[in-house]
Amino acid sequence: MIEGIKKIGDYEWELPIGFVEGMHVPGRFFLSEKLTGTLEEGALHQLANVATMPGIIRNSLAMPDIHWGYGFPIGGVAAFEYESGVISPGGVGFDINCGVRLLTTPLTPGDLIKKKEILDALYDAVPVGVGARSSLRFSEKQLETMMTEGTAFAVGEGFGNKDDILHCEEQGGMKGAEPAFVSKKARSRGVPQCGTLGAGNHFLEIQVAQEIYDEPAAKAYGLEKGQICMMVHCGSRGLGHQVCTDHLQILEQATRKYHINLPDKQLACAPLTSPEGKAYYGGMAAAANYAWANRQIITHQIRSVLTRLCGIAYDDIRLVYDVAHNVAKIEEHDVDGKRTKVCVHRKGATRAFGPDCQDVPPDYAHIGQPVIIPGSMGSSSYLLKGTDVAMDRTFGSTCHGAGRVLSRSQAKKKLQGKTIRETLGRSGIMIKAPHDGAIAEEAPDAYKSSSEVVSVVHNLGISRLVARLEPLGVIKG
DNA sequence: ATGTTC
Repeated sequence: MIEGIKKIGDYEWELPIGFVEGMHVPGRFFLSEKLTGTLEEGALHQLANVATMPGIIRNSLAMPDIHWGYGFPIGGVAAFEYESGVISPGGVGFDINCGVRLLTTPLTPGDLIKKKEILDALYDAVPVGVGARSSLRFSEKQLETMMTEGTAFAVGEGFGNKDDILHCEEQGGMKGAEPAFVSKKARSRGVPQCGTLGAGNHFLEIQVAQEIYDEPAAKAYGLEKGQICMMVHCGSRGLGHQVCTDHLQILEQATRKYHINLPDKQLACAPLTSPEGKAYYGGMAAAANYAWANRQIITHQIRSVLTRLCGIAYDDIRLVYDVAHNVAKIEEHDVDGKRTKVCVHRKGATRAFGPDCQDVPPDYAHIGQPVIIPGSMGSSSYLLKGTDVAMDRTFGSTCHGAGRVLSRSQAKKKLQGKTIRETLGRSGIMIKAPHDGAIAEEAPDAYKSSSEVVSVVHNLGISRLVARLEPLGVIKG
């Protein structure tokens, strides 16, 4: 293990103040012994660097899927006191509100005789790949409403039903979105891309609920063993990327203007109460809402395909929940026994609010918020529930997925797309992607084991297992 | 992740 780190529990490690100069609080990360081999020293330095930022509360935190990112580590969680703290695009990531949603269907694996036809139809209905454009046409005015309202906009346009809105984090629309802080360039990228999946680890999957660990929770979430489900993993496309790029430039200047000392330029930030900080928050929230609308429109396309090819009713395809993986939010948390207004940055981390917390839908309130953890291509995904332990220890947060162990270029060099397609095919998993290179980059071997990551957060109790989902068909960008 | 080194 890297020098200067203290093990403080079975799954818990500390980076003491002084690990890097200027830390206000210790860093803390969660890992099993088995995962220590995957730990990157660079990611730990990033975790420590975050602890030097003004107004950080309690700890700079990282989940077991920690890896090196832009400024902040991916898998990082950091809460800042509202009046004295900062907001940073590096703590959110380029793909603002990259997230995932889970749908249930009344189908079972036996109903999937036409699996290839279904995958082909989904592939036609949801454009994939870098720069993919939608056949849907949205006006500038519609984009404005989309950024203000998110999921509710999409439902209002006929892309869903009222229940969908209730079953999203933030009801699929963050308050405080300010499209005025989304540049013309960002908008021009966003208009043609709404309704598209994107590339990289983004996917659309046909899955089966293979195992139920928590019957009462699964029942509340409307999930049964053997049920066919659909999972969508995507984000805010070029629009969110551009919002991040634009505001990074502004915040690099603001860092100097407000005399904030940072060990890394990539941590560019501004006080939450400053004009620059507020502008980023407003633009980021607008991009987050675009991502929610995007996942909602894709949901509609999925429903259209399944109703047409499987003879099931539109409203029998239910949205279990939709979570954000990359976002900063103003929330209230108990800090030293006092209810405190904070800005929680979750970058490759999932909100995991426990029972009866604010924003947990009424029908799930007695269980806690659903937490959806997508697997890497061809591997298990998991449904968990949020807990009181998360509220106490991680500002209501848990992991987001597997986490890379091979870079994209390493994966492409080492692994063959065609071989992976054939191997997965033999285990009954059908893949559609624009080219084999896209498959190699996202190969199962390029990622940490998602089951190990999930078992750490389950054993720690910052979320608890509800169900395991296995892929049957995968569409990759 | 990303009009994949604007």
